[in-house]
Amino acid sequence: MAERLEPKRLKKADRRRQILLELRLKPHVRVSELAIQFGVTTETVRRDMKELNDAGLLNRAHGGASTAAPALHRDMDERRLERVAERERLGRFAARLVSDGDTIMVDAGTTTMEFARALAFEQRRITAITNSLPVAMMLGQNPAASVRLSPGTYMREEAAVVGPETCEYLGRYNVDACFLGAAGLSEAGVTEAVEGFDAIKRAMMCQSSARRFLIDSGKFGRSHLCRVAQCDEIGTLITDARPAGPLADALRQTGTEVLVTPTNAADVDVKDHSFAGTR
Amino acid sequence: MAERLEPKRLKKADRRRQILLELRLKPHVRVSELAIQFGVTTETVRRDMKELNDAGLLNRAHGGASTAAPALHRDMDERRLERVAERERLGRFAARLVSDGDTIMVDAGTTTMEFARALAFEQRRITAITNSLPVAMMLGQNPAASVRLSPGTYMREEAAVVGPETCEYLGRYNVDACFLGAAGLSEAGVTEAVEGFDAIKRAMMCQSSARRFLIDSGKFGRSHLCRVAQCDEIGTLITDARPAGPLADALRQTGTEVLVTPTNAADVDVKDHSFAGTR
DNA sequence: ACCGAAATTTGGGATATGCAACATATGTCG
DNA sequence: CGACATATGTTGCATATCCCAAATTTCGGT
Repeated sequence: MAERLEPKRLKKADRRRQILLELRLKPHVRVSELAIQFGVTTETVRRDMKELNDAGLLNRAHGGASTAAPALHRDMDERRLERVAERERLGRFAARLVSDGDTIMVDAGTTTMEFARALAFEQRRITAITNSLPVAMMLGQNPAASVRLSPGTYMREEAAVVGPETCEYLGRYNVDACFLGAAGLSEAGVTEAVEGFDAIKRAMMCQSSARRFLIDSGKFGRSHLCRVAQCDEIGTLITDARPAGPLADALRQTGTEVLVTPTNAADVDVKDHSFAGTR
Repeated sequence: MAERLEPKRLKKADRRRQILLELRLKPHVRVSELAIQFGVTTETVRRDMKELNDAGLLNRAHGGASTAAPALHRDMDERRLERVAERERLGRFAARLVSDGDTIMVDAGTTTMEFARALAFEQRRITAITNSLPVAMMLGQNPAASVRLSPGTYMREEAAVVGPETCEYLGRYNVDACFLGAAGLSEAGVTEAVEGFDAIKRAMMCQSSARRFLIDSGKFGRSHLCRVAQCDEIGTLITDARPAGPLADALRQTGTEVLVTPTNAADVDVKDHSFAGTR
């Protein structure tokens, strides 16, 4: 039982420092190049990168690494790769609901992120208020858009701000519509898993003439800790598949407007054949 | 000659725009991820990337691509690439001035970004308030740090928020120190070029017990439109070279504390192209 | 000098990526 | 309509990279 608390080895630390230094100059370094430069094996560089990656000091990539600077958290990146097609259609479809001159609120999440992307694409003159940093940056790509960010404590996993300050700030604005995501939708209503997000969603709902919930069908029937809204409080549900069962009943009873993204039969998956190709 | 002025195809142009948009949010994208996201083959993404790479709009990497001009500040000072080493030392040096439990304010800019990077590296338990999205994300990588973001209108070029809301918000907090960048420093004082940033810097100064200005020597003698502070209002100047001439006189007269980063010859990298053998 | 832990190298099989040639749409223009 | 150009998908194969585990070296401490 040797208690090695302070490994005084310098070589490893030197390499790591050099890697980070290199990343300041160029946004991307290759494992192979660094291996040659340091005179070590690629395995060693790989191990260094793994440590640096785990420490959050850089972003690992296939064959190399890139700067950790303005990156999203890993969870978010992974989540973005699930149900991409659905969310993309969903976002694009929802973006069509926004007209020139509209004022909107957008909350944080992977789905609303897709919405923001689609919205930034159509260069509309809008005013948007959000608590999500990626959404703000995305919408800010459109020079015609005016984007406001709410204050609050930064939450790494979602790259958004939360807290009472956020809600209080949102309460000072009135907008035409809010576009909200959610973690679950069942006959009991809309629910959210992330602590603190429920309050923000409710705050945004209060200040909006129209309420738009962007929820893909994978969330149907699921419910989480915090309830955001009962079914009769949902204004418009934008989703990718028509609800069924008790959820459909509840929505119909409350007169909730349900918009389903058009499913082009041609667009539906053809991925049944073989996985021989890279896809 | 084919008259290919405007290929009407939207799909390809769409993808390329999306790729570039994506690269503004994160420094690196993967071929495989984009293929999934777009619903196309990796080959297609590869072809897109090749074009964009040939056009100089991104840097191709094995398995993906990275930003051509690193970070989101393409519009900012072009010489930032040359002064990277200085700013890196500057940021690291300034980060040592922060102790566990401190509360600080950090404003937007490339220099303060370096500071944030260095500060995130040392995992101190601090509370930070900033108006810069990249700084917030950077500091947020440290789980022990509590980060607050100020509200305001989003400014794309700086990836920060500005405006009266921002200043009003900052006025509600009192912190131990503020760490500010600047565009110019002369005997007339600290000046800033970006409209609206001067007010934020002043607001941060008002709420801080200690004022730390991070200004590299390249800014000496330069002055811009907005004056942020007179020389007697600068608490501590952190820079990479000892000022001279009238600026030095002014600083001495006002009793400004000047900290110069130690220029350790040992600290300078060994990045010579001195490697001979393979491996 | 010896021992032991950490660091590194080595080797090999599994994947991922790149590339080029060809096949299949899809739209354009005469 | 049909030839043609462009865009994208598919396939096969060469490389590059990854990951794992064992062998080897390095280095600090006694």
